[in-house]
Amino acid sequence: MGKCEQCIIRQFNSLKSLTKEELIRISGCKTTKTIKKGEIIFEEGENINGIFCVKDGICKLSKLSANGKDQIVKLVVKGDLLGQRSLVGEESANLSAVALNDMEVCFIPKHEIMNDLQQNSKFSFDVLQQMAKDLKESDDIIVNMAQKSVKQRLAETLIYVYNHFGNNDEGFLDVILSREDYANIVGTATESAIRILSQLKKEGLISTSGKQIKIEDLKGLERIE
Amino acid sequence: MGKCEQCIIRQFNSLKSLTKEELIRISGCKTTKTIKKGEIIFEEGENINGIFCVKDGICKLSKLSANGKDQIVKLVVKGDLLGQRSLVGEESANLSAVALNDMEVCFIPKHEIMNDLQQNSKFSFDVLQQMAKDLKESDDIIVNMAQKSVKQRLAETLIYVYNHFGNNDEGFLDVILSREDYANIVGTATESAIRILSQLKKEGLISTSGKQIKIEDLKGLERIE
DNA sequence: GTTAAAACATGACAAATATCATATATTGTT
DNA sequence: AACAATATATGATATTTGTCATGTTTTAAC
Repeated sequence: MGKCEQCIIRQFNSLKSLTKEELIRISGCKTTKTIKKGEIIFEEGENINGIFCVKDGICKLSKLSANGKDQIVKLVVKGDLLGQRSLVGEESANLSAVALNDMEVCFIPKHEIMNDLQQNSKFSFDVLQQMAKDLKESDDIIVNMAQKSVKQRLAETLIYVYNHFGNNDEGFLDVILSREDYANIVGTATESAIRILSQLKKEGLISTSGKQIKIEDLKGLERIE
Repeated sequence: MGKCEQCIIRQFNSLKSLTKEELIRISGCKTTKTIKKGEIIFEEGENINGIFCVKDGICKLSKLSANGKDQIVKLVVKGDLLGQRSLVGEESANLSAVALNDMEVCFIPKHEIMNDLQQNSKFSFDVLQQMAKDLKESDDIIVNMAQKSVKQRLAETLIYVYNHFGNNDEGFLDVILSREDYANIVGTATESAIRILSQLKKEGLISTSGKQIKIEDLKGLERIE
């Protein structure tokens, strides 16, 4: 099993602020898991009792609403931590995490990391900065949800996916989300998301092949009002 | 001018985790401001260079969207801190803060509090916990925005105001928001907010007198679907 | 390769919400 | 008290989005 102090992933998240001794201790107690596409990492309400460090793959953080629809709040990628909020708030998960493709994650139990969080102020401040960033993003999403049309939000989601995950060899977005996932990010009905994607196709802004989507005119997508 | 180490307000926020020495130092450099209803405390994009401790009054945190509408993201009340996120993220304000009634706030300059944040891990962890709470609330708002009707959201906002600020002598909500403010919290057109309030009145769930609103049937409001 | 299940697509219609117009009420100012 | 400015109220209508029905394509399992 890999060692945290040699793991390159930690450079991308707050774990980089841990001391070598802390990393070695954590390395000794972490467990590495392989998670298949579609599998649940944790569900809302669950006590996760630790944090996950995403070594590879992507997952969605979502919450089930009263009407039975899932709302995706955030996409978590390689290098991100998962579960910090619940850890800090000392409460059960507010969101569910489901793998969007095959993943590899390391799980660090709460009792091993909690002390570091309370005593290593560099680490704690780093987690704080990440959380501040997440909070800003969430606040911005609130504004978008409230003030932009479904079409605008969907276009922005495509741009977001393009900017964060890029293209594969054939020019298609490298992360494959179902139409339902897009609908659940944007906060609309699946049929509406499909309809708008068809519309964007007709307008020549994107093209598709099965579930795959290719951005044909980024500027055009950005211009949608 | 009051002294932080004797100020009762700090018991309600993260400042309670500062040491006596830190408090005395901060007390010496803070400035106390009186802000009238409707006045701007800071605007999005502004460098606030410190945090505000709200001693009295209430303000709204909002963001202007492209279509010219303000979206209210959070109400900040007596005892809360203001500006932590920008401080931690070391960036300009993402939201504007406008007083909803007369306020009294203390301003603590960045350079005086930043060291404490980076070195006093108890304080830093306390701020982290507050930010985790804010993040959870923002995520929950995203889900509500995406999945609930305007009527539900408005009803929930009324319940929120009732639970957090209570009633005055005559049984009206103690915080007076304009119909436009309600619309900007819920993320709808002002006319729609007004229309729904009228509807709630007809249904006997609330009553009004000018801008004042009285909750007549809390259970009924909670039951709206 | 066949086949069943799941996902995608689209039309028709219904419901929710926004916009525009206009009237009334409230509030603050002189 | 009179006035202007602002906020509230409501009707008529347009637009957006959701829902239901149904057909097609894609995917995954055998």
